[in-house]
Amino acid sequence: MNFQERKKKILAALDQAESLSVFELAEILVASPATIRRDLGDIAEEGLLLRTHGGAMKMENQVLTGFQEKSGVNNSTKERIAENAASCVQDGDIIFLDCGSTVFQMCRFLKKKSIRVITNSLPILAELIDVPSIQINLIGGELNKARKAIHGEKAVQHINGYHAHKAFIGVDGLSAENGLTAHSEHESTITTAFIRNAGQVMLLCDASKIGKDSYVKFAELSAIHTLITDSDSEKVDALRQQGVNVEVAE
Amino acid sequence: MNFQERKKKILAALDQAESLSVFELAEILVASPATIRRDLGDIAEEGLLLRTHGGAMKMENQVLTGFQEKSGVNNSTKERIAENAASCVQDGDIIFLDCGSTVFQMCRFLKKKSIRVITNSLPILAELIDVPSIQINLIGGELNKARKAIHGEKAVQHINGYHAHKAFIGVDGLSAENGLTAHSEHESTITTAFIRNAGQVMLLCDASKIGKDSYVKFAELSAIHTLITDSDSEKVDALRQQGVNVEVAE
DNA sequence: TTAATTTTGATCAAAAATAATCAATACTGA
DNA sequence: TCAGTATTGATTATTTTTGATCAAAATTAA
Repeated sequence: MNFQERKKKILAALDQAESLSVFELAEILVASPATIRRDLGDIAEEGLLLRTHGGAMKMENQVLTGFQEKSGVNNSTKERIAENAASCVQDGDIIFLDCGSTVFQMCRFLKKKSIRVITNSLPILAELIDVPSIQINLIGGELNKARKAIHGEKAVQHINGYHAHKAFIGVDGLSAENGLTAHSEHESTITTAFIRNAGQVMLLCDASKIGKDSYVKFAELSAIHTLITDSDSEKVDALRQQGVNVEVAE
Repeated sequence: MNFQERKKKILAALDQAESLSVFELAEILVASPATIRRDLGDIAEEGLLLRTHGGAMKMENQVLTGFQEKSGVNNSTKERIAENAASCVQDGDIIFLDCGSTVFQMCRFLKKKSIRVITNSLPILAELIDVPSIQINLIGGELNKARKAIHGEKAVQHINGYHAHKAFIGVDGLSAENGLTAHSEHESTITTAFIRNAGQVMLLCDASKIGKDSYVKFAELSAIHTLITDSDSEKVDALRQQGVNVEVAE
């Protein structure tokens, strides 16, 4: 087996295993540790993996992602919500994925599905680009570097050109009184466009945002088909009484 | 059997087998290893397969390599062309950047400029995302994972919504007889859209592609305002006589 | 901290693959 | 037809790759 073939296999193995030792790789590739070390050195130099003492780690596509770990607050909560949301997705679905850390977490659980994803989020793009069963449609428009997402009028037009079975969105605030609210105008216009063009709208929202309101009020509660959240409370109940279908993860 | 026939069979075999050794190919094509090596060398130079020690691999593994270092052909040549091209860009310009390795090299030389970039190339996006003085407009549409670029009808529509001062494009072939040619239909429609919507069209093209023709003929020589290349030759002269403004880098 | 263990990088020889050279053959165009 | 060119396969010298060995460096345990 030659270097290119090994390189391909090493990267594929790392993509699954997150991190592997030199010896594990040597066994997988049927090559000597010396060869694996040379390979890892070369591949690391290209910046495609992270060399560690004794092995290698998967290199997150740092340029485009960069945001997923910083949101590490209550990550396991977000993960549970995301997993629950992903379970609503079936093979053949066309889905909108909003930018936002909770929606991003869905990627992990979507990788085995055969779907089409329409998104304005670069981290989602980076995460799903190597999944053969997922076709990606990237929303075009102005790049918001801070949020690593596409925004603007052109992006809204782009979304209006499509209809998806389901939209998975996030918000900054959600309450029975004010419906869905966001920090920024830009993001809210995108989310509004998703809502308008999707058959079902799933709102991913951890408990900390429920009952709170943010700056821009952009959609009524009735726009949501299902709220996916992590814990029940009287605030959640207030939403239920307004006719929101609530799914509590775990 | 002649070279063209073998080339076709080699690519077909590789498409199925992912990777093959020189000896396997020699057996399939009933030719000597020496001939196969010569063939593989030529085909690899065209960028249609990846030469490995002992054989060749299907090109798609570029997906993993990130494409910019490619088969490292004449990288310094590309750099010189790119630097020359970048020197045509002024602060305040709005420019289209095509996907393709030579155009990609321009990024290095653009980082100090205050410009707006409209592109369908993800490597360019990744390279420029952290440059504060550059605003990026990403073209939306279907993601071509292999080329790490956006293609399709939606992308063309997106481009049609803008006008840029300059477009920097690449081709797979360029000749006085057949004008601009490309390997794939998808890419050529995007490039055509860039040409249509730009004030000036700069074609970045190293000498190896001049005088050669590829599969899809998509634009006349007259579409180009300036050809930026690395060395002069009688083939370049033939283009000059057709009225192409030629800039030779270095 | 020091001692024990692991990992690494360098070096080297064997094996494999390649590029270069050359003669034989096939093709080309006058 | 025939000279000139291009292509092919064989041979050989060179280069690349590989696995093994071992001292140095890094990590872990005490």
